[in-house]
Amino acid sequence: MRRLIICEKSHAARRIALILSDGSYKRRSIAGTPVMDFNRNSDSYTILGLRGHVIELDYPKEYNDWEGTPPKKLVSIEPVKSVNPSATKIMRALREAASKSDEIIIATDYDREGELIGVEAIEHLETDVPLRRARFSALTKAEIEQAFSNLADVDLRLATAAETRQYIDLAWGASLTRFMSLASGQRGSDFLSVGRVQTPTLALVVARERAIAEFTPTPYWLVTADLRKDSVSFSASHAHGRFEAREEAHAAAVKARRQKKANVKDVEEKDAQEYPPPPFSTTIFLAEVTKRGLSAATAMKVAEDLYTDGYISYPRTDNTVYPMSLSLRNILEKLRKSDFAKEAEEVLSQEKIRPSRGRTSTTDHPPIHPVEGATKSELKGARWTVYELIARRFLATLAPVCEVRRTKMALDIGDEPFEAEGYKIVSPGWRKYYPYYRVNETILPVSSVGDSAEALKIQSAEKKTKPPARYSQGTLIQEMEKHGLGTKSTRHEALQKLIDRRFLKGQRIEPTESGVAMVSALENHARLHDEYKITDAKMTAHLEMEMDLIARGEREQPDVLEESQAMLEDIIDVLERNRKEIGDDIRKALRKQRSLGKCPKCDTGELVEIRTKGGDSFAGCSSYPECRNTYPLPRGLLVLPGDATCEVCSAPKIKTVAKGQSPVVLCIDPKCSDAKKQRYIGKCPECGGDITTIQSKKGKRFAGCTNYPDCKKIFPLPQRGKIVPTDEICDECKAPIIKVWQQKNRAPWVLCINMDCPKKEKKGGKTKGDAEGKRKSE
DNA sequence: GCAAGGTC
Repeated sequence: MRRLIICEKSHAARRIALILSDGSYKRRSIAGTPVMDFNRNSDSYTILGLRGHVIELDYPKEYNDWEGTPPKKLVSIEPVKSVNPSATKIMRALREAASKSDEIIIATDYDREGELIGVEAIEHLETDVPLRRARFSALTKAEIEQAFSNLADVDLRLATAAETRQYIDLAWGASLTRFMSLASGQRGSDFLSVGRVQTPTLALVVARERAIAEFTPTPYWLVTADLRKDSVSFSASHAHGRFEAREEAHAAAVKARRQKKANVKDVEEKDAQEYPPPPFSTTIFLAEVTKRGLSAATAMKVAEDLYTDGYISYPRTDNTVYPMSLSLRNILEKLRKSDFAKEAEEVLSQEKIRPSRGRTSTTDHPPIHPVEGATKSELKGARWTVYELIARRFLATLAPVCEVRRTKMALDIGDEPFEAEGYKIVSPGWRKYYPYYRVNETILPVSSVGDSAEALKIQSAEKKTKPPARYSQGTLIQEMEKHGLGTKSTRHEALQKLIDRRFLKGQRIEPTESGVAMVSALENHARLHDEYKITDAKMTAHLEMEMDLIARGEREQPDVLEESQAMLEDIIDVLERNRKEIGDDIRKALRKQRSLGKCPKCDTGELVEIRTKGGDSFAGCSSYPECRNTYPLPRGLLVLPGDATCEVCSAPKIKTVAKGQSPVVLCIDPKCSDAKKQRYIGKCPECGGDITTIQSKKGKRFAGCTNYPDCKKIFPLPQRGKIVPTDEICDECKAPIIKVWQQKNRAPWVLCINMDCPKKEKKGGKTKGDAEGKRKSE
C-alpha cells in the first residue's frame, strides 16, 4: 500500500520520517516542496509537512468595500475558503502526492487546531482517498510508533469546533472593526480594530489604569533604627510594622530615642533553600526576556530564528516540565562547546542531575532549551541576548539549590521592640548560572542574647501605600494567559497590534486616549448580557465552552453560529443607534491623543505633528488656514506632548524621545529661552558661543556650537542617560564639563565633553559611580 | 485596509 502522511510543519515531518524509517528515508522534492520517502512493513510512505493553516477564511471580494457594506450585513455573509498564498506550492505537492496514494494519514498536532489543519487541507483536495489519523502527544519514538500502529479516524467534530471559532472570530472582528472605524471616520491604514483577544487585552490595561487613577494613597509610618555593633552598621525596624497613626509612630520613636543602646533579646538563625526557577514556557520566557529590553514580538522573532538555525528548541510551548525522553546530559555536553563550557561542566559534575519543574506539563513540545552550543561572537546582539538567557535558564534548572542563611534578631531600644533581618547566600547554586535576579545580602553583626548595639539614629518616616503597578509587556502576556486570552503563539502578536495601532503605549504599558475611548464605547454600547461583553475576557471562556460542546457532539455548528450571529446583530443594532455619540467620543479622543498642546497663538486650535514629504516634520495648528502658526520639530526623534505649558512663553512643552536616551521635555518653540536652556551644555571653547545638544538625522545626539556655520565645533555625546550642564570647564582643554545620569540611584558620570582631551589619556576610562545605590531584589 | 490561529 502507498501511504501519504501529512504533518503540521516541516520540522515534525522530518522527525516522524526519521523515527518511522529508522533513519533510512530519502528526500525528494515535489513542486519545490521537500518530501521524504521510505518503506516500512511492506508499505511505501511519503511524508510531507504543511505550514500550519494552509486554508484562509475571508469574505468574498465584493464585500471588501467598507463604505458599501453595512457592518451588520457582514455578520450573516458566508466566508469563503482559499489557499493561503504562502502555501500554494505545498498544496500543489500535496495534491500530486495524494493522487498517488491509497491512504492518507493526518499526523498534525494533537489538538483542536491541528485537527482542522489536517482536515481543511484534505477537504480542499476533494479526494476520495481513505483518511486516517495518527494521534501522538510527543515526537518521541514510543509515541510515534504507538500512534502509527493504532491509527484512528479523523475527528470531524473536533475540526468543526475549530472552524466555528474561525467563523465567530472573523464575524465579530470584521464587523466591529468596520463599525468602529467607520463611525469615527478612521479609514485606510488608520482603522480601529476590535477582536476577541485584542479588545479584552486592551480592556485589562484600561481597567488597570482606572484602578491607578482611582487609587487613594493611605499614609502610614515606619519607625527604623540605624545601629552599629563591632563596627558593622545595620538597620532594624519597629516590630509593630506599619503604624497607621502618626502620633503612635512618633511616640514609639521618641521612646526609643531615650536609649542610645539596643539590647539583643533574641537571635534566630535559619538555613533555607531557594529552589531553581522552572524551565521556560513561552510565557515565562517572554516575561524574562522583556526585562532585558526586548519587546515580546522582537523576542519571539529572534527565538524563531534561533530555532530555525538550530540553536534552541521550538519556542512555542506551554510546557514547564522536561519530558523523560529529553537527554539533559546530551544538551549539557553540547554546551561544553559554547561560552558556557565551564558552567556546563560544573552542572554535569553533579552526582545526580535533578531538573526543576513548573506547574504546567504538556506533551506537545518540551520547555524551551538550547539544542546547540554557541558563542557570543557567533550570535551577537539580540540573538545572543536571547540565546544566553535560554542557555542560562537551562543551566539554572539543572543546578543545585541556592543555600541561604536567614537571621532574625529581636532588639529592645528604650523598651520598644525592633527587628533586624539578615540574609546571606551561603552557596549560590543555580543563582551562579542565572544572575538576572538581583539579590540583596544583608549582613548582621555576630550577636547573642544580652549583647548590645549602638543606636545611632531612630526615625519615624511617612510612607504611602502605592497604586497597582502598570503592566510591562511580560506581565501583560502573563495576565493574558491567566485569562485564557490568545495562545502561546499569538499573545505577543495581539499585544504588538495594540501598540502599533496606538491603543497602548509606553514601557510601563498604559492605554492611549483612543484606547480608553474604544473600551468605553464598547463597554457602554456593545453589550447585551454580561456573558457577551466583547471587552470581557469571559467571552473567550464562553466560546471555549461552546467549542467543547461541538467537539463532544452536544451542539451543532449551525446552532452555535446562529446564536452568535443573532447576538452580534443585536449588538450592532445598539451600536448603530449610538453611532454619532461613539464616533464623536473616539474622534475627540484621537484629536487629544495627537495634540501636542493648545496653539498659543489662536488659543482655539491644537498643535499637531505634520510630516513633510521630505521626511521632516513640524507642528502646525489644527485651525489652519485661519491660524498659520507653526514650529519646526527636531528630526530623528519621537515627539510626544510634554503635558505642560512653558513658564516663559506659555507655548506647550513637548517631550522628545530618542531610542535608548532619556526623554527631554522642552518648549515647542526652539527660539524660546526654555528650549535653549534645556539644550544648553556650556560655552564653546573656540568661539565663546553656546554649545547645545543636537540630534542627527538618525536620532543620535551630539553637541555643537550655535554659531554654526561660522563655528563648526562639535563634540560626541554619550547616547544614553540624562545630560546636565555643570557651568564648569575642563582645566586642561576648556571644553564644558557635563554630568550624565545613566542609571537611577547611581551617581552621575562627570566628564569633559572633549573626547580628545589630553587629560583623558592620563586618567583613562570613566569615573566609576557610587555603586552602593539601593538595590531591589526582583 | 477587518480576527485569530497555525507556521517561517
